Amino acid sequence: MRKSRTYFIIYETVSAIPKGKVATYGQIARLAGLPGHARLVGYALHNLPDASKVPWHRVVNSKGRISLDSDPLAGSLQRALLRSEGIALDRDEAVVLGKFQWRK
DNA sequence: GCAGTGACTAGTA
DNA sequence: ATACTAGCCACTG
Repeated sequence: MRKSRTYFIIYETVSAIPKGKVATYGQIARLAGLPGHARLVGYALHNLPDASKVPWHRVVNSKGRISLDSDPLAGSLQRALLRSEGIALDRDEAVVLGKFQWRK
């Protein structure tokens, strides 16, 4: 069922994000050993099956938001999940990266 | 094997 | 502050 090794690596990295923290796509790509492949991270998560236990909601873009124009449902879901983990969102519904961004 | 696509990013206007 | 552009390269058809 592994479609590709790259996806697997990305999933592993996303799963490593501590609870209550978030990371950017570029950061995930870098930690996964794929520097500069931020888009691949997004692509991998787009293909992520619902059954997966990967905390995709902890992954946000550089603005602290997800672009999810093609799936606004997931956007609202993400907000609920982040809130349930104690992550604060500003009035623009963006994650406060300065405070919750994961730091290795 | 080639062409289109993209949950991105950083730069420019 | 927002809007648009180019660069990036693995994945899909």
